[in-house]
Amino acid sequence: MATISRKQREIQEREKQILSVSRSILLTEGYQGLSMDRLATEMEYAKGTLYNHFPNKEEIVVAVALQSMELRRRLFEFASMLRGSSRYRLTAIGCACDFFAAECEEHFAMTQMVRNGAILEKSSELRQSLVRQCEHRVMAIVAGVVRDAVASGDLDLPVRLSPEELVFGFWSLMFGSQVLMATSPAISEIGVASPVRTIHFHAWNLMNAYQWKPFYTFDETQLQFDEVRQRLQSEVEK
Amino acid sequence: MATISRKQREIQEREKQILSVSRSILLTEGYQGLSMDRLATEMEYAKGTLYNHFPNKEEIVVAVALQSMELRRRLFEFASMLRGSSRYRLTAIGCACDFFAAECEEHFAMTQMVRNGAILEKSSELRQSLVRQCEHRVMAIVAGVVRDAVASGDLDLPVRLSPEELVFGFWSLMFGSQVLMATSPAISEIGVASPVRTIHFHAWNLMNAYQWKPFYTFDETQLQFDEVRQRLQSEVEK
Amino acid sequence: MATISRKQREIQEREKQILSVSRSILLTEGYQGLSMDRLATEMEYAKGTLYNHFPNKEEIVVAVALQSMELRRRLFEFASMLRGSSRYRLTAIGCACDFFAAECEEHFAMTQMVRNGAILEKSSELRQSLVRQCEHRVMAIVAGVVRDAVASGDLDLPVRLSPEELVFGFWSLMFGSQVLMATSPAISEIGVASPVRTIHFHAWNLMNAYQWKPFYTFDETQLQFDEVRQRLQSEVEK
Amino acid sequence: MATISRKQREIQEREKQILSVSRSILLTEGYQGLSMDRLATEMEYAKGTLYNHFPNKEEIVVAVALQSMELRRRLFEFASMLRGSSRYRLTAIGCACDFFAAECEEHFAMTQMVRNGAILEKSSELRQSLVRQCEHRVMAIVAGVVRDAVASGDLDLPVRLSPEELVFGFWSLMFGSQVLMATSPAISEIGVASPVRTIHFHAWNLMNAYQWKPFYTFDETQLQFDEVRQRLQSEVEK
DNA sequence: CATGAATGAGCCTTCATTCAT
DNA sequence: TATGAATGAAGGCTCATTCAT
Repeated sequence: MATISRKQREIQEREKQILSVSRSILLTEGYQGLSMDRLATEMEYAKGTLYNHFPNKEEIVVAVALQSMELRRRLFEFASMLRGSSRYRLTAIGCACDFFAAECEEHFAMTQMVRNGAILEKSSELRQSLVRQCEHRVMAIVAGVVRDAVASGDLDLPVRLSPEELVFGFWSLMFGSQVLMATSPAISEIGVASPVRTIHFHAWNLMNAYQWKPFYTFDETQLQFDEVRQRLQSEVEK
Repeated sequence: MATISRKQREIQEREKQILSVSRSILLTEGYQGLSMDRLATEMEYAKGTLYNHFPNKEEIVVAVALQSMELRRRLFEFASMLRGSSRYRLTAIGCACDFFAAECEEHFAMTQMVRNGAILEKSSELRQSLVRQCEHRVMAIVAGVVRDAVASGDLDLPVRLSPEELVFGFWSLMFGSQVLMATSPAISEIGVASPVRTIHFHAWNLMNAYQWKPFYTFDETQLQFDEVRQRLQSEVEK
Repeated sequence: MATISRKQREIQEREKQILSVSRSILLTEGYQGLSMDRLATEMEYAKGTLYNHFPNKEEIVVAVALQSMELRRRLFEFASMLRGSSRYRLTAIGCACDFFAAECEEHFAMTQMVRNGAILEKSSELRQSLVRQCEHRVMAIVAGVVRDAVASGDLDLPVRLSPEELVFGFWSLMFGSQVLMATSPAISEIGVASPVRTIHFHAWNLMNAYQWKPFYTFDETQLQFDEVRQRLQSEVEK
Repeated sequence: MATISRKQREIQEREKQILSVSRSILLTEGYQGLSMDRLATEMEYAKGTLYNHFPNKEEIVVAVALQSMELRRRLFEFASMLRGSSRYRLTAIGCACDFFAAECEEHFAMTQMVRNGAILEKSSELRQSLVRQCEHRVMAIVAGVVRDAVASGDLDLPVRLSPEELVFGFWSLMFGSQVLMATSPAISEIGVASPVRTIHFHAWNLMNAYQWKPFYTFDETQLQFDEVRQRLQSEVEK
């Protein structure tokens, strides 16, 4: 029994190793930069060994991305469960969203990789459904906070705007800014000095537009961000 | 001299041809689908000839993308110069933004291609700076509308929010939603029935949050969208 | 002792199993389709276990082929022992030959596999000699009928034509036609409507050429074929 | 013009080279023994160069086989056009058939390779149809001789036996014996001292069975063989 | 004796780029 | 200047066999 579990542990260990080396290659060189040859060389394992663990390259890439998506989900979950008003909690999630893109840059880059359909489709059905599930859960977490806000009377949703549709707005705003920051190095040249703060400000205004209660000044919100950021840091280090 | 200019015209003609054939391949088969071999075959020119025009594959790709970026700039410029209030004109630009992503899908896909650093970096400095310039100009167009709004008293910008930073918010919102729509097929499953309309609604609310005058109801704004869309259609067909 | 023999029985049982699974793979997917990996998976045994039974892949293939060769030998033996004139018995063997190629198609395909020197040579000396032995026995069976014919005065062998050499002719005729039918789909296009019947007719003429007695008309011979075929069917189902 | 044709000649030269090296590998190591890697190494050309000439490995194999099939067709044609009676000419073709298998052993082995459907199917449609055409023409050549025999009154075909069906018999006999000789090294052990002569004898008897005129003794036929063989030798050396 | 992870040579194929003509 | 054959590194993947447990 002990023997079996040791072996299994070794295997898991090796898979983690594969994913970890793959991640570092993917980050520095992108999808095209990862080749099974190189991975094998860098790991000092035979190519065939890799294929004993993963049926093809895409499976590895998606597995790496899934780890990152899971981290994001954990951060969102953590933020959504902090004590405080619903608005505070959504702000916290926004903070988690930014934290993930800024402090876990590599992880953010990985989650972007599975947005490439060509890659995702070549991975196993199982892995694909895990990706979908993870997205759904994240959406559920955020929509849950909105539902709480409505239930507690903090928020009056406009007619015909579902919680998910509200979330979609904030999601687009945050996500859009993050992609732009990652891919348009011209942004600061263009006159946007502090893009992250700017987006926070827009998000705060959007919450105001929906009259989400309780009202906090933007300065208060900034302090909330600072506080949450620290908590996320320790959560991520767990 | 006449001979030279004829030759030059021929060369330009051929470059256009190369870009046009490249575009159609890139659209149907993506970046990986474009090979110099295939391009040469489809053009009925020799591969070496292509290299007389473009130093490498990426240069071609970026050149194609630039055409698409130029189209977007033209649409934005057109929208920004329509007659109407500053709010109307920003709304029109939002419409152009959506129009470009939805009706000029292929062009939108091309602009996304240069967001891949690996591709952009392999192209010439010249082409890279053209990409940056084009982004700058687009930003300048939109920021110009904001400046008009401020100048005319339609808009009171919050302290420390530059016109460009305001634009960055709307840009993120629109762009984020477009990327999500293109890469997260889960969005409709997740409960967002009409993502485009939803984002318009959020943008409208954001304008309200900044008390951008004159105030229009959302229904009025929708009508404005319909009208602008038709004009864009004819502009694009020019 | 009892323990040992039980073990031995188990081992034999497993070998049969290996051969049976291998055969079904070989038949549907050919030699290239059989991989030790797949075999192990389909058998739910470890690859290493297979190697405890057979030293390499080719050994398995040849072992499977040997089973098929044994079946052919059984059919030939059966046909050679039917009651009737020597000519009737040779005709019966011809029928068995066809029956094997047509009704035991898969087995015929297997016997063809060991005609590939590259495969046979990689198998053990033992197995190779078994293959040769089996061929010898088949030849002996047929030559025996010829010897009977000579002994009984049904046949006057031409000078310098040994019984084996006579057999070689009929063997070539039958075998050649079977290979052609299996590999030259052009045969029917080419104007040979019923190749099997045609070859029977040639074989019948060849017997006539040697004045093998008693003389039967071709129609009689055809009836003999029909009769023998049925007996073979029941023999094979044993 | 001269330049173009020189280049084209060089290309043709190289293709011939590829085929020639491929042939020698195929002969010694079989289909599996030919790898593009090895071919490239042995030719001292880059692998990519091979693919500029042939789209895949199978195309090369089939091209090599086609050369051999063409040679056979030439030999058959030559034999069929010799001066003499129809029976003499069929005998000559039989001689060509044997000559091809015995003296052009390598070519015979190559023609066997395209009997493997798996290989043929992967080659281009063009090449496949060339293979079929070549088979048809060979059949037409032989059937032509039979038709001549019938027309000239040398041969009375049995009812319902078409010229092609007659040919099919001789073809099976010759082909079967050749395959057996090539793949059953046991044949001499089995008691067939001179298989080629034996098959000639059977073929001669089969002609007698059909009362193909003029009648020659087997000794006369043997002399005919000797004579034709020499002519073929010089034909092949052309 | 059974296991199955590791091996690693080998396979066929692609393609951006070069350069002699 | 146009050509296109040659290049050769790289790519993803397979699979018979071994051997430590």
